[in-house]
Amino acid sequence: MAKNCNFIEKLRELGLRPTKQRVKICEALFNREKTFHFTINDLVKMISQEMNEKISLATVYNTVHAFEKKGYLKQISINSDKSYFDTNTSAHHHFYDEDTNELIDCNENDIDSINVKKNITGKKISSVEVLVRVASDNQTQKKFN
Amino acid sequence: MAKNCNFIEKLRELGLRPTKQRVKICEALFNREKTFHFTINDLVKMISQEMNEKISLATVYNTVHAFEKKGYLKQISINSDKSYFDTNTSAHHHFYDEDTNELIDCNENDIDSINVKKNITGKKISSVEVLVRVASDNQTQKKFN
DNA sequence: CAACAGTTTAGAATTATTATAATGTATATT
DNA sequence: AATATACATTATAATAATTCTAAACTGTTG
Repeated sequence: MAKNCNFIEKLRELGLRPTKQRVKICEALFNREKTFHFTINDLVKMISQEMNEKISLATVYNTVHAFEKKGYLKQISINSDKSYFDTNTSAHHHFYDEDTNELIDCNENDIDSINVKKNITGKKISSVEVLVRVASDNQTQKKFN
Repeated sequence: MAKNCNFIEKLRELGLRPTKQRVKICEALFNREKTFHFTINDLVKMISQEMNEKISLATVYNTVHAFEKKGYLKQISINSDKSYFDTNTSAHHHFYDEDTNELIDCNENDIDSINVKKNITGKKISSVEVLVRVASDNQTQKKFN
C-alpha cells in the first residue's frame, strides 16, 4: 500500500486528464494493499469524511465509470438493489454474505475452474463469474406448477 | 402452455388471496412451457398489451415479490441496471448476451457442477450461481497499479 | 499566456422501487 | 345472503440511484 504511484502519469496514459478530483479518487481506490469493494455511495462518503474533500456526485459517477470502461474497475452483480465495484479486475469469484451484505473475494483455489460446455454461435465468452451466497440459515425452493 | 392450472387453488395454498389481479399475473407467468425471464416492466407491458388488462404497477411489484418470497420466482443478478426474475426456481446458471441483453438458461449439462472449497464458519451456502457473459467482441482487462 | 477541448459542478430530470392512505374485495361468520 | 373484517389494490407521493444539462472551470497545447 501507499505505493504513492504516480497517478498523474497513469491517468495521462489512459487518456484521462489528471484533474485533482480524479487523482483523489485514484488515491482513495488504488492506494491499497487489498482488493476493495465499494458502492458509489461508499466512495463519496469515504472521500468526504476520511479524505476531507468534496467531489461532486456526478464526477464520482463519471470517474468510476471511466475507470470501469478502461478496465481498471469491475462491476459486480449481486442483488440489484446496490451496484458494487471491485478494484480487483482479474477474473475471480465472490462470496456474498446475505446477513451482512458483505462481499468477499474468492481466491483462485477456493473454486475449481468452471468448465462451460455450451457454445453460442457468433459469441465469445467475455466472463464467467460465480457468486456464492452464504447465510446463517437456509431456505428451500419450491415449484409452482 | 395452457395447462390451465387452478391458480385460485394454488394461491390459496400459499396463503395468498386469489384476487383477479393475482390470477392474471399467474396466468402471465406460469402458463408456459419454458422458463420465463422478465423484468417488472416487461411484465406490466405484457399484461396491459397482450392480455389487455390494467393492473397497477404497485400491485405487480407486490405480487412478484410475494411470489419470490414464497419461492415461486427467483431474482437473478446481472448488471445492476435491471432486475430480472425467473420462473425457473431450481438451481441453474445463466448466459447473458451483452449485445442483446438477453438472458439464457443453462441446462444442467452446460456447466459442470461447481466445487466450492472455501468454508465460511457459521454460514451455509444458500446458492451458487454462475453467470457467463457473452458478446460479439471481447475486451481485455488491465491492472491499474 | 491565450485558446480550446475536456471536466466539474449544482441542480434538474429520469428511472426503478417503495410507502401511503383511501377505496375495494375475498372470506368467514352470522 | 348480508355483514364484518382483514387483506389487497390503486393512484399518487416519496425515495433512491443514476444520468443529463448547461454554465463555469481547468489542463494542455502551441
